[in-house]
Amino acid sequence: MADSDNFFLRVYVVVKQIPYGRVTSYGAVAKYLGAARSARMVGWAMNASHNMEDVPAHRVVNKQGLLTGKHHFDGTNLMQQLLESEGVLIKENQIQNLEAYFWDPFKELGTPIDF
DNA sequence: ATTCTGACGTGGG
DNA sequence: CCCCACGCCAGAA
Repeated sequence: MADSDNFFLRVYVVVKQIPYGRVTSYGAVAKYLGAARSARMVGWAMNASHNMEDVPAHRVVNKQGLLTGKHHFDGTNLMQQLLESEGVLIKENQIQNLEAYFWDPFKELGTPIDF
């Protein structure tokens, strides 16, 4: 396994920590991992996380609260359905009152992840 | 090897 | 409000 896999694993670990009914952004995760400028890689990691059911990719959205990755899920609005079923209000592919649901790794975890 | 794209974010005009 | 450019890095053609 290459080091890059480690990065992916780190993403998974963080995303797995997202509680039910909460969401976070790619940038926030990337920043927590020390790769603030590699938010795209987080999305890439999500792509690879498709095999892992433990990774709630639907709880990761962009900083606007926009469900940019909904198209990558099964069907067209599965991502939105999953979030709404968790009590997240969504309109026009965008999470409403994002701040209320936002889960910041730094604030919520506040500590490095045990690896 | 080169080029382009992408589930992003920030900054500038 | 809109559009553009840059950084970042992995993968596909």
